[in-house]
Amino acid sequence: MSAGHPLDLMVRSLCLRVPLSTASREAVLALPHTIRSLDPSAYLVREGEVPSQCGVLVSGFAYRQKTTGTGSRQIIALHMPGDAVDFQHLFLNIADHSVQMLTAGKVAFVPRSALQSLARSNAEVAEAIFTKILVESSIFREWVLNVGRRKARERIAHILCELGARLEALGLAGEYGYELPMTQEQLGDAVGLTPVHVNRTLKALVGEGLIDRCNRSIRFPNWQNIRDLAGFNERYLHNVSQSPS
Amino acid sequence: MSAGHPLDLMVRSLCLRVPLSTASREAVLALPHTIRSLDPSAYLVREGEVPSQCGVLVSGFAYRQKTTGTGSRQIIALHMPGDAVDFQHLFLNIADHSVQMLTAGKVAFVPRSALQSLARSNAEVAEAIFTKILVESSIFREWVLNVGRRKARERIAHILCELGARLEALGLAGEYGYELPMTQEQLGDAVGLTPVHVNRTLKALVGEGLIDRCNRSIRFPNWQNIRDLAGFNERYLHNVSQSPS
DNA sequence: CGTAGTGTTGAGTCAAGTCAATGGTTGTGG
DNA sequence: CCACAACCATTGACTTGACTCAACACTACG
Repeated sequence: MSAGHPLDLMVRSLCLRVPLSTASREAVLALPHTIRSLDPSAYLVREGEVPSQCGVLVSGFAYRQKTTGTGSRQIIALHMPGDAVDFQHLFLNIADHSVQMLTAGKVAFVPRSALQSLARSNAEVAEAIFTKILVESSIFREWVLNVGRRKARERIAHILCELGARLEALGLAGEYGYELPMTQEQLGDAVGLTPVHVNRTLKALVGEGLIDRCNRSIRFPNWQNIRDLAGFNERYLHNVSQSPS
Repeated sequence: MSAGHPLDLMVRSLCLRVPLSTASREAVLALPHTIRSLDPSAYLVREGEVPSQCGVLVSGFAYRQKTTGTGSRQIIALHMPGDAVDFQHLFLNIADHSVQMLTAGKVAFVPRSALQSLARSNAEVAEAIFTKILVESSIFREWVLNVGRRKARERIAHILCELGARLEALGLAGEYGYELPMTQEQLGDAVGLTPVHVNRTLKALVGEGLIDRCNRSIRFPNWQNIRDLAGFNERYLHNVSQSPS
């Protein structure tokens, strides 16, 4: 968290897959924005509203969610520092889901119109943004598979692997161990299970030696084993440099 | 199906949400392409391959799918005439999932590089394409919710509503009745249920008078009722003109 | 007329949900 | 420093929705 430019992490995340020229990088950094510190569960986007601002996570985590008519919640995606949380609504005039903070953190709000005109005028930046959007879509697809076709053990193992791989790519995890930034209830909402069943399943995974857990800290004694159980193949993350084996 | 230009439907689908100038429309129609007739289950995109062509559905239906390591299949999305099936890989260099024909149909294959350069050079077309991509992402999100948090009855009701609304928007359904282009097994793979359970659930929905069914033809005696059961809110489809009530 | 792909139905099982109580931890205020 | 509240994690007993296995029926097609 060295005190660089608040949009530094976003630039780095955009450059991950599409190299940006110096001019393009500066154009991104020059985007107007206001920084705010937010508490857990603060809204970044609210379903039904006009998305006039795009929040960029400077620090902390956020999640996307939708609810059914009967009130059950599904977490659709998790976001990490550097992620622009509202690329998904860049050209949509009404928000079809909500985004909230998972942890406390800082968010840079960029006017959507500024992002739109940058995307229209700078094809390189546009491509970087759209590549990021496509990768997010790929992650959505994997979540459909996870929630639709895997059993509880594999499902939870899979999301733990995904988080590990993504945090590791950001340099926020070491040795495939990390601090899980969510409660078991939220984990359940992310994988379509009840919190009670999440608890039991986690315990089972610990019992089988597939994960080490202490409060919310997660470690994988053997990365290959948990990966195999989950059927985890990081291709869908489209990281340029795949994680070390 | 009047014998117009094969990409006509795609242009119409792009114009649905972003109005295109005559020049832009012509630029799209001028895209190089080759037409092929495909049988059911023919591959349009194969996971792991480099997506060098982007198939545009001229007629017939297609679906996206992924499979778990243990072989169960999840259908991630359904596509209809006019849909470009591979916008999702426009800037990704390796396919993370497969796309296959659901029914027989004709597909126009456009070189991905031609699409990319059109998107880079024509901001209007780019915006139309990216809007379409964002709408597809929105549908992915709704599928995560559907599969993650709804019970069998609501889940199936929801996908039937979605298909009805989308077909209706294309003019392919009348009076909220339509011909379901898939087997019960495929329906199960789309909603994360076994074919047996799909069968029973469909029967139950018929028994309660929520749907009329004859082979694969579906009708809703009362649109509001099935909608309520499913918790269907078409906002996520981002159609400019919402379906009639 | 046989075969292959669907659709339908029944019986039994099991994974996950529900309900409910108990512990643990953290933070706050008296 | 203790008491209390809020939130989260954990555990048990019981229920149920969905799956599995297996058989049979229907239809289309060569």
